[in-house]
Amino acid sequence: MRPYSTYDSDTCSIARTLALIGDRWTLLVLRDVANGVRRFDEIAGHLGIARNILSRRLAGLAQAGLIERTAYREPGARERHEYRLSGPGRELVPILLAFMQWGDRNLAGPEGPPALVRHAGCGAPIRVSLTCDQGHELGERPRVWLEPGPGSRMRPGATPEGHALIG
Amino acid sequence: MRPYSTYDSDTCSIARTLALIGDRWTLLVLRDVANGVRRFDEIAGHLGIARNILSRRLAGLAQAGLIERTAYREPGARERHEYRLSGPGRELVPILLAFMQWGDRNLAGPEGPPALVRHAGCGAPIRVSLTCDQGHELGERPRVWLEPGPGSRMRPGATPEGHALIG
DNA sequence: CATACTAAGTTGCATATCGAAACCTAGATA
DNA sequence: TATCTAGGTTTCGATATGCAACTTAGTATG
Repeated sequence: MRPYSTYDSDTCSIARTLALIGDRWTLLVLRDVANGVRRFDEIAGHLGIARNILSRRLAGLAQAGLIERTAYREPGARERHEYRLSGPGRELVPILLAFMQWGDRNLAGPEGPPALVRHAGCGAPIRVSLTCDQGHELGERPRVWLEPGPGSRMRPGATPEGHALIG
Repeated sequence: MRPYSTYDSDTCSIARTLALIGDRWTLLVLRDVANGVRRFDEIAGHLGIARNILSRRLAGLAQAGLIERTAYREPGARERHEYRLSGPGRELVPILLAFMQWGDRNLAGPEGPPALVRHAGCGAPIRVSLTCDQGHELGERPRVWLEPGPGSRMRPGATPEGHALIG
């Protein structure tokens, strides 16, 4: 099998997703929106993000269809806007939780993790795990095998020969 | 329960992890290293990253203990270096796969995903899933509940009162 | 009615980070 | 002695980010 480096780096789903949400703030904005911090000033105050940057990020996320900007009006107040996760946006939750789980395990102090996630249905703690279609559960340091998929593309200018690919 | 925004944003495990690997390149560097692209020039060529930035990222990742820089020498060649994931680094694989899965589902073209991941043991495709301790499997758009953990911290200057927290 | 207040941005400018390309270094080879 | 190559480092211009002031439109206040 050809080495991974012969495949185009930008075609990768990781690269594509990072192009959308892979800057210093976007994932934190999504975290806040997911946690019910929905209004502009509230997000800005909580994150400490510059307002112009937040403005750009929210616009970008809305355009990408990850959040929805909706108007609402409380009685006796003027119309305001709030941001909520869209369907595809809610599918990002596993990414957020994967980050959280790694941080809990590797960066938390002796007091323990700063937050706990529970299943909204039953209240039990949640874990991110990798499972294969045969039902095997892979541990915390999984050994996986990567192979080119139908949408793979060669890197322009890559030499066509190569040796083994790992996992 | 207090709203999420009354808790310190930087204490969060997501924020802490992002501070380590949350820039435009680091996750791609880790992806390449995980996939056997181990040498400086090879990574630089594959990613199209500026060499000075790659140099900084590799140094940072090594200092953080996520990758290991080891010298090796092929017979009749001079000593060289290569980078490999460390133990904690391998624990980042679920993050990479969560990104990949989201991109496969939301950004792939009609041809299909650019790559497939398989269990190194049995060869079956792998999925990232959320499961709770009672054995429930949460779907693609999970509903979860967040609550403060033992390591939580109030945001300096946050008002002590607040209403409901979502999930 | 005039004034002030607030949420939700926008604008202008200073600073920090990034990228491209040239340069550097040390060991192997000719 | 000169050359090649992997693995960087330096320099400098281009981008991105942060900060603070300004804008806008409804709402409340005197």
